[in-house]
Amino acid sequence: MSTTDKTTVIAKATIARMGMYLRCLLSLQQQGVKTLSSRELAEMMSVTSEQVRRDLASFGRFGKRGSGYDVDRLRLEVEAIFGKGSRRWKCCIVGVGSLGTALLASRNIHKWGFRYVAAFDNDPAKVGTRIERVPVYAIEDLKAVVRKEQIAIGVIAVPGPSARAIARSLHEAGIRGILNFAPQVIREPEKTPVLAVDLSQEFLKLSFYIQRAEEKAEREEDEINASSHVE
Amino acid sequence: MSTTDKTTVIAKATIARMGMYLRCLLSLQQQGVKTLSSRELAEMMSVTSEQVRRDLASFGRFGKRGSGYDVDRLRLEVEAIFGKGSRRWKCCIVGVGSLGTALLASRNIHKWGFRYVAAFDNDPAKVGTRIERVPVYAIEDLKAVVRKEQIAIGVIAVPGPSARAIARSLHEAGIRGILNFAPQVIREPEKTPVLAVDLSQEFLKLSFYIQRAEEKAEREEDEINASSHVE
DNA sequence: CCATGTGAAAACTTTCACAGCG
DNA sequence: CGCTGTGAAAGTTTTCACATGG
Repeated sequence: MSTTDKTTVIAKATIARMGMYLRCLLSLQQQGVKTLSSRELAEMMSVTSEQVRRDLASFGRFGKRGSGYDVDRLRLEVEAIFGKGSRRWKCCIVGVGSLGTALLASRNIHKWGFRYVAAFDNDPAKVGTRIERVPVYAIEDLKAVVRKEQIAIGVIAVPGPSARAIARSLHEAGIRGILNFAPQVIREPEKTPVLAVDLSQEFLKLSFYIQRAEEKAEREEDEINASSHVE
Repeated sequence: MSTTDKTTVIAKATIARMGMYLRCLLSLQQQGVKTLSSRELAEMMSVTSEQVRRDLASFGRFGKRGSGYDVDRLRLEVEAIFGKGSRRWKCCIVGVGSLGTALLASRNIHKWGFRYVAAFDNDPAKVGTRIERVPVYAIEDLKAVVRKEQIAIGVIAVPGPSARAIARSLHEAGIRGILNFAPQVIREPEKTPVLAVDLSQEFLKLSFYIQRAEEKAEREEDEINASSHVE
């Protein structure tokens, strides 16, 4: 039987929004906001209030009819969805070029319990030093360190084609999930999640949307010019 | 009436994949591959061949029945979808912290015609210098420079709450699209596309998928243990 | 014969609309 | 009375299955 709810079918897009709700909730909490409605949260994020309610309802009933959601409680609930209580996530970064260093320097993920405990690089000048207080090891030591430190998340920030070999090493060392910044598709062999973030792809997408928006604007202008009388 | 094709309804997910097809095609071209089938391309990207065919077919008929797609031609066709011929995209970056610098240093977007022509920062020590050959201006000069240089794309890489003011300035200066790396929702006022890339959100998402994958694995193990005979 | 391109079905996601509770 | 939570409808994306053409 097990605890499998049939209702628990969580959309991919829902997960992405849940993270954003969490970000908003933190900011609201800091502003001292105590309670909020789905409509208010929706407005902050430019989505619809139904969407907010559905997203939240897919994890439980966190709201009160008539008054909305309690900010403090909702924050805890949403945090639990991502962090299962107050679990900490040990991370390592592979490739300490400019992107890798920027990721190490970013303090944004600290508050969700993510923590870098190791970095890896091929450059002998970097190995043995610390970057942002995180020790840099040689790539050869990757498997040993990941296993010994029980690292959960591997962040791949190497330039390109070496990404797959790195991913394989991480898998062999028992990594639980991978964040891949290399422009390379990585197939997940077992059931270990791999999330790809390709910055250059975002530029491509944007250029497409710019063109489409401008074409649309042009078309609309043409239509106004063509028919000077409204239907 | 106008030239609006009813068939031209391009899915958001299709755009994301088109960029990845382009990346694959470039790599195949460099390897000297001359022709490929939808199945081969699909395998490279871990998607289905139907999906590849639908995606490509939504922009035109690029394939030959029986033999597949010509790599050289397909690359040009897909490039045209993103770049409309050989158009160049002038970009600027706002915020030259570690992430901003990493973005300036990345050579990955060069081949698609994106080029940084200006950077902006508040730090007086940086203003007037060049980072990766790109001149750094004061934020006060943002509007003037964007307008004068006719910059198309603004990349926001400032820490947090200042992102909205930057976005407004970029809009006022006539920017055509924005890539937002700040953890802040930016509402697009007119029809100017804004794409958000929040690195810390990716960590959150990954932690959710890790938990779900591990719960699922556990459940499956339990089921095997519980019923030693298959149904 | 092989692989594309595409109707039609299935699966998934969002929006509508409202019952029901505080 | 206001706002949540949720069936049902509408809309979107993926998959199936196959006619069609090189």
